[in-house]
Amino acid sequence: MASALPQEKEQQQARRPMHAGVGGAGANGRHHAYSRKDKSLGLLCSNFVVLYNRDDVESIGLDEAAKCLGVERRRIYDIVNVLESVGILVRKAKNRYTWIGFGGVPMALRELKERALREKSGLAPLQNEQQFAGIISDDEDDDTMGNPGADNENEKLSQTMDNPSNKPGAPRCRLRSDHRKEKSLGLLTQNFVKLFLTMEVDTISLDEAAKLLLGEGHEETNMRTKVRRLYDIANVLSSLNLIEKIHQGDTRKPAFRWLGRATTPNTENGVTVAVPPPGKTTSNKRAFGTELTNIDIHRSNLDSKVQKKAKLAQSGSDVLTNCKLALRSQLGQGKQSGFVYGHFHPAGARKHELDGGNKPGQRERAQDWESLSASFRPQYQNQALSDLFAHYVEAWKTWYSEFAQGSNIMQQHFGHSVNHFL
DNA sequence: AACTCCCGCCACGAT
DNA sequence: ATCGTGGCGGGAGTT
Repeated sequence: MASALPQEKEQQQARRPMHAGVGGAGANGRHHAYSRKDKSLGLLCSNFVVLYNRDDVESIGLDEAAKCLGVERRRIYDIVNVLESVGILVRKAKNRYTWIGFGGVPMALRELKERALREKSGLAPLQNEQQFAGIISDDEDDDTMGNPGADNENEKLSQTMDNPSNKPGAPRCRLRSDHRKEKSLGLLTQNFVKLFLTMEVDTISLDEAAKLLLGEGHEETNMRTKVRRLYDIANVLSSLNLIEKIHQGDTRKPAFRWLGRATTPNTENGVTVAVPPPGKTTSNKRAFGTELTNIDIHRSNLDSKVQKKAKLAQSGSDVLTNCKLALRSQLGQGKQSGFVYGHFHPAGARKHELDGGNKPGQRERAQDWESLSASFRPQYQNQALSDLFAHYVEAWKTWYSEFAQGSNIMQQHFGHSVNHFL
């Protein structure tokens, strides 16, 4: 009975009037066939982005957002939590968030990845890591299997490598608040993303993810709840184009694939780079033919070194891709053509619109770098942008130096361009 | 039937 | 006491 106190649940059961959802349950004859899709978190997220992804936005009030988007505040929390996890927003104060934009994604991902690797290798987390760190296996409590009395304080001090409350030296006394935090959508999002960033797999089903995140041997209910949350997360991440839902031939369960590129939803046409292969029930092999990384990594599967390198390369290129995109939009140089401002569109279409579009383009890649480096000039005097740029440079430097060791191929290919930057 | 995931109750922590 | 957050899981909608 993991978290919820027993009595609490009964209460929940009791109320619930049964969804008035359908057709407004009569409320007024407005009969526009109700479809949950109109209410999906993904769509909401798209709209949220459309609404706020502009230069003149920096502060967002939750109430205002809820009103504008016509949803209840609760849903805004959902969105905002995952957006924050990937660096698009930052909480500024109660009820208030600062819009960072997609430019914040690369950094966030980089940090996530670093952290994940650190965790993997068993190193202690950096103390200065601002956000509560994640846990790869947030296994906890549970398994009170028919021991309903054991609610609250039964948190075992889980041996997670991360300490959510990083008081240096302080023994962690994680109690309810920490416990709660561990289960937050935000953290779950981060851990979910970490899966993609550090694992070899390029697709993962939510069940698998849930298992990985929970650890084995969990009650069904636990799993189900986790999976529910993962659905929520996956939907918004998809709408951000960070992941993509794919269907694997054999099972009917879909899986998700990391795209690692953040673009404004529904903006596919052309602007973006690296469009993943036309998908079709893709094989599980990395098919990112368009990614920098595929240049020449012969991954003879079981060679862990190669794998590791590939992983590194993969995330590295993702970071680069993101930086590139971010810079572009920051510079305003890019035809943000794709950006659909103005009205909320049926973003449900996010995916389908895409295909007809560009063919998996390698072509763009090289020239991207050229033009990017050529056109780039930190000419803007806006402090925020400067900071942002500094961030990117930082990220680049680190990534590049670390990656350079691992791949001279990359170096050969891109060193030139990169050096332009640094 | 299985999969998705919206909805909103209510616990909790902050004010 | 009130308010802001957000975990949670029932059960409706979809496939």
